Amino acid sequence: MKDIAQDLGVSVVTVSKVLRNHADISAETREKVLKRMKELNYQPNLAARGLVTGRSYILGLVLPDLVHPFFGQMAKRMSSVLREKGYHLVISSCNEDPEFERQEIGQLLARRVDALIIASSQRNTDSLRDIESQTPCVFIDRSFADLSANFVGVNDEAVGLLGTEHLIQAGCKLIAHIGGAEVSTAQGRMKGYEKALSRHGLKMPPGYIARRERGDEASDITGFQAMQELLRLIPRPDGVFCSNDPTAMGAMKAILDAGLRIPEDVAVVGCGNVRYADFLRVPLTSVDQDCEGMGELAAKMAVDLVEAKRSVPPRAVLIEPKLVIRASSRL
Amino acid sequence: MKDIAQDLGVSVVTVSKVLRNHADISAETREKVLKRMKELNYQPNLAARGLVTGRSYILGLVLPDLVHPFFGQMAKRMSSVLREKGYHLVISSCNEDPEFERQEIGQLLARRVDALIIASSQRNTDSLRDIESQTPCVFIDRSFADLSANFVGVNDEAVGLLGTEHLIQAGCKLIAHIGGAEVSTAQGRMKGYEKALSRHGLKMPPGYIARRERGDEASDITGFQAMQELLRLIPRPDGVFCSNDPTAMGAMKAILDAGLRIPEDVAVVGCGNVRYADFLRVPLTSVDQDCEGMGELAAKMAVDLVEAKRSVPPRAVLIEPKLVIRASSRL
DNA sequence: TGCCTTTTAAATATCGCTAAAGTAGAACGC
DNA sequence: GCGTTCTACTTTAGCGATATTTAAAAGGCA
Repeated sequence: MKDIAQDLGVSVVTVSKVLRNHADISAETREKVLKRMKELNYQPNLAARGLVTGRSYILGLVLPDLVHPFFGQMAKRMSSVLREKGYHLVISSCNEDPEFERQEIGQLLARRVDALIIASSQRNTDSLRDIESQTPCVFIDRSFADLSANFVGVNDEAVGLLGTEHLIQAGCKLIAHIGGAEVSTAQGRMKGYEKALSRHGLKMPPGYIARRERGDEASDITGFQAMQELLRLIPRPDGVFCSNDPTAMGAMKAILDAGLRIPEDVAVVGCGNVRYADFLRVPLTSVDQDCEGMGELAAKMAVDLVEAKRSVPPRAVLIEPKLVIRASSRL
Repeated sequence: MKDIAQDLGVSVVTVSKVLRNHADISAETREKVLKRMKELNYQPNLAARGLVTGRSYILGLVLPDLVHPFFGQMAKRMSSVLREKGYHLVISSCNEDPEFERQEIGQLLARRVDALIIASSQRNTDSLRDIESQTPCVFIDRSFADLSANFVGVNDEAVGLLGTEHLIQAGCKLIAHIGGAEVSTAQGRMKGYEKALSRHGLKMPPGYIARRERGDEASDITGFQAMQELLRLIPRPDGVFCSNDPTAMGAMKAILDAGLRIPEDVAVVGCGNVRYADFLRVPLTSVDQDCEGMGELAAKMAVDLVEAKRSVPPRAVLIEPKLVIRASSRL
């Protein structure tokens, strides 16, 4: 920038103003400067700009697992929404590890990201409480009852209800459930599952609910193991509602490996309606949460927070889930 | 930082030195400063530091598609390798669009990332040529013959050879090929495919090679459509080698939808050995490229470049592919 | 004691950019 | 012809850190 200014005999500020389309520059000067910029292939240093404006145009995205297609799709959509608005995304994939996540959030704050978008693996809100005082923040997917914060997610109880009622309507009598880690989504879906059962006067004997406290394995492996155990139950379940798609994928593998048929012997329903759900062993019935829509909403909300003049009261947006029926439950 | 200095009656520089474990600070002063830092929950502004040191500790990762699990897995591993070394990753998912990719690379350069890691969708190297003069750069997965640059990838011809020979050994006589976009990986794999055929004295009639110039659809959809066309050929192919796993997933769907059996009627082999390959319609035989290993290597190479004192001559690392046989080709 | 080295800390000068205030000179109003 | 308003810049003062230079105090040694 200094070079350009010197070459043209104008001040650095004039160049800076051209860069930012300030009004008080003559067309002539503007031309000259733009021309020279192009010649030198000049690109402003955004870090320096950020230092003085206090805006980095970077948002931090904190995820439990980037390889989980649900989050992958969400991240992708977010990043394209943000790009249009001049923002970039720094993504942290935290392996469902709360301690790790805390560290990563700290790092992102040190980088002075303009906002954070977090799908948190925390068990409690202790470490999340003071983020908002430092940086605008949108929570996604996983919510915390005792945290009044911006949130974009899905009505998890409705998800559980929808998936389980579908299995009931499909004629299943003994419906098992494979839940996820100890997070709001898994809890809400289990609640929905239980509600659906009791609504229809069904009561499962104990042992039909498998909940893995998160191991380090990804949820597909978890689901595989959990289903193997469920299949040993007598009487054997004839349907299983899984709190996410990778879990359901693992469960399907266990069922087929045991020589059983889907859906004739065991019907399967997942959650997330992940891309590729249609390409699985048996195309998977899944409760769709519109992960891309969620990503878009969260990204927009985050930008709004950043660009808002005054502080905005927290909003929670819940997307209504939809059932996508495929072969895994079509009896 | 200023606050801490003032509170303690020392200079800002002293505080800065404590932060960076400089030697010329007395134990006493160091203690005091550290204590106060903790009290104030102080975090250095990495952007400001970057401005003066010229290092952002951010690397840019440019991908064709983050949802493609191959790249997702790679990105995840990279980001965990980099985290250990204090770097973060800004990820751009460019939808296989060369123009888009160019813009994104420009943006990342403007952010003064310390290095770029690029799986490029460019058709030629015009726009890539001058990146290296600005910023260290590692290309991954897709290489360019006329660009002498750092590269981490796989021997694509070997990939094609391995996959196709396997189909031949499995007894397939009419082996079709579904290629990807016009990138080095697809080209190399096709070359391997052709080599394998000619080695065994096989010659396919025309029409057995389907190549989609990239549409905007993801490769699973592309693969589905391509396979539908291949199935109309007479005689019908009894094996298909796909240049990546999502394509193979789409192809399998087309085959099954047509009422045919895998592998009895048509055997399928993909490339990438993507996670979840084992959970598909028919577990997919795939040529493994160790995408996580690639990610790790590329990340380390990038850090080495950044931290190297002098300029390093470009290195190319090729990973040897391995075949993972599953049901889709087990005759 | 005096001179030199070492240790510890302070001062100064940037890094690349922008916000805010200041300043010529032209144009306008009456 | 004098104040007033505009226009098109320039000047000055940071943003929050670090690199480099300089200085004061302490210790070593003849």
